[in-house]
Amino acid sequence: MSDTLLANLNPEQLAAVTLPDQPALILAGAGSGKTRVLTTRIAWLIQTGRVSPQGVLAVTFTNKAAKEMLTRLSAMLPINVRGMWLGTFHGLCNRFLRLHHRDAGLPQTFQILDTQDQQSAIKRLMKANGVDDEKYPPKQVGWFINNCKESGLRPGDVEVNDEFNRKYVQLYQLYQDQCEREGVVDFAELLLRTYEVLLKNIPLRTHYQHRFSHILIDEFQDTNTLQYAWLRLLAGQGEYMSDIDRTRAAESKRIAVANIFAVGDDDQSIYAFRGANVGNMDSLVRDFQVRNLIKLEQNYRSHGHILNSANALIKNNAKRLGKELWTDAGVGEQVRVFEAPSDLAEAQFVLEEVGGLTRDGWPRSQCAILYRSNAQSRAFEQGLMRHGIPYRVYGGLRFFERAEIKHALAYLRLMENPHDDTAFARVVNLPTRGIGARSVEQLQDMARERGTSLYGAVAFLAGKAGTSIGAFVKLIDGMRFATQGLPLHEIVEHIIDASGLLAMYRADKEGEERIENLEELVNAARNFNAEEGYALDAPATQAEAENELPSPLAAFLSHASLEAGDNQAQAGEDAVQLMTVHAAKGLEFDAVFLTGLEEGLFPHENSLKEDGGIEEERRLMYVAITRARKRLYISFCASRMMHGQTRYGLKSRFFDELPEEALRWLTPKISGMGTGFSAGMRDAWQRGGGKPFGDADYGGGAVPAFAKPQTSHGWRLGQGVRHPKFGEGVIVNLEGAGNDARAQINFGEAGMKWLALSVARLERV
DNA sequence: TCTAAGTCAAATAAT
DNA sequence: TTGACTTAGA
Repeated sequence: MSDTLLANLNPEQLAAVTLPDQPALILAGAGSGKTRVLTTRIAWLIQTGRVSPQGVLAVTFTNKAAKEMLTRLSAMLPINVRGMWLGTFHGLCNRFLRLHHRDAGLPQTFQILDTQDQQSAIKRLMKANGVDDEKYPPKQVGWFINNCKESGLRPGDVEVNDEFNRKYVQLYQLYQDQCEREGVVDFAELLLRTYEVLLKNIPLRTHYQHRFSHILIDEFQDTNTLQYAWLRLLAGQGEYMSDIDRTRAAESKRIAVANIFAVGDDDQSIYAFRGANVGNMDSLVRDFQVRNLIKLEQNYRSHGHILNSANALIKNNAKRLGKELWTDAGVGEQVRVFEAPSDLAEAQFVLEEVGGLTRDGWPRSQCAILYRSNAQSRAFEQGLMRHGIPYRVYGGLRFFERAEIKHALAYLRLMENPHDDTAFARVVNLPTRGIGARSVEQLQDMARERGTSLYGAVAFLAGKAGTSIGAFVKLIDGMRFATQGLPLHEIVEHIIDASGLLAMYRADKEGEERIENLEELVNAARNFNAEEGYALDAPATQAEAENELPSPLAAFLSHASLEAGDNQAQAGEDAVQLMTVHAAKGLEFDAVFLTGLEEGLFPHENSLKEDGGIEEERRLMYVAITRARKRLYISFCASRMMHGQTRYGLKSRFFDELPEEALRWLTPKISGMGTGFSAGMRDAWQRGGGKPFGDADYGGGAVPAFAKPQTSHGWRLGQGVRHPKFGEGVIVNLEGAGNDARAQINFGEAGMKWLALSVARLERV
């Protein structure tokens, strides 16, 4: 049995899977079989009796990854994997807090705020306390709070050095009080609260430390400070112990030191912007004295030219653990590089190539169009739509984030916990029942005065506002009474109707889709297995033994918060895949179109200001390149519609970092940082007279028309120039006339400059 | 209280 | 350009 499990692993993979019980870090390059190693490791540990399923803690970042591992595991092992502690950080913490809610000081029915909910809670709080939201933007406040929590800091722990800071900390405190009062937790709180319980509650901590003898983590490079501290604590390496204590404790077996098995790739760390700390990889090696550092460098995905491009690019990053992918698949095709005169022309090019690939028998689902920012998808979507090519866009609104779904969920949340003010405020006047901003304000004042929730404050309201809001409370209470004891999907069905949501969308001529989504919510409730994730083969703690499980409705609501669901599923059809590079991480396609490779877009201009920003952009580019199996296209545009304006860009600096022999230019290659627009093309472009999109000839002739006012000084937008000091650039803006005329020029790496045309020694190129 | 017109800003994102 | 949010007027 063990033979089949380990068959077809390469030597490094085999070494990783069968490592003895010691801390290990696996540096797994893109396409090197990372998930396979992780799941096979778990299966092998269990199969060889080194650990029981109960003793394994396996953590991932996304639900998708967790599901994938569960699926693979159940195929490898003849056991029920449901009860295993395998899941996302947040999912596992949710499970922990439900089981130990008393130790955590939470109501058993605590609700989870997603990002939207958190924002509205902050806004509500700021309004109630009369805080200027211009000076303290709610987004910034939320960002501050999450950052604090992710660094393990409570309001009292934050260092205050100025007035501004003081206000933020004060808001953090108010927000935290509000959450406590309402019995809600945000995402970061799930982790921090779990961490604190484990830190303070020694019996509980000891129990879990003994229980989890093997801890495995996927995408370790994406862990943040708190997540790492959490892992360290569970692994029995908490910072609360001195080295001596730890050794002594381990020797006396009072504290178990778990075998940590982390899999990651520093070159694919692309989430620093949301708190991920690649430095955790070094810390892990140090803190756990990792002697087993295994590199998985054989790539089973991409052909040679593609892989060489990725390797050459990432070599430009200074801080790396060092790793070079190789393949025995042969060099394959060169990377195709294409310059388009405009974003629409770029879309047209991609469309025609996809058409060609499809005719040659490539499945559409194996063609991916990748871009740096979501806004870029529009041009492609319009083109695909026009040509009737099926496509699927990832990102954007997901099922449980849709307004109508959030409304229905708010009613459901009020069933579980009427003191959830976020939910209350969301639907108190939805559908409209004559309770406007004024009345809600009054209610909020009252709630603050009496120190109760909005729901609790209703009893104190007098006058007209009192009666209409009183009716709302009666409605909520009535719905709770009516749904008592009903199966989950019937509860959902009932509240959708009784709340008036259904009637509201029926009356709306564009409400049809929303009604369908609400019906889908009923289906989701019907198919929801409430025990999932809580079913334990053998209860290991007292709480587990008491089987104190949340109600199906509470479980369903957590599920809705923790797993926002898929987005628009035009599933079933063979469709072209569109997504950002971030969203593409972990996926692979036969053909990849990597688009919008322009300075300012990729690398993104905002990244230039950030510490290590360029290196992160480069890793992002590395991730993008390594998504491709057989064919890779990289394209850029001379002009692009952005924010309603035409902008002129330069090709990305990353082109200079790719090996020439791996590239095949489909349009004439240009040297330096010029736009590469040939004179003839530029003139054609200048003449305008563009045809409507769809007839565009991307080869260089007609391109969409742009407004090109004739200027007295003879310079024009998009003109390529050379400056003695700054090198080559492109005019992106013109101002003034005569001697005062100035031009804004994008010199690429030398930056964006405003130059007086009468003074600057500019040459046309 | 509700609706329509006006203003402003704009990256990446899982849980 | 699009979307989120504000404000003026019915």
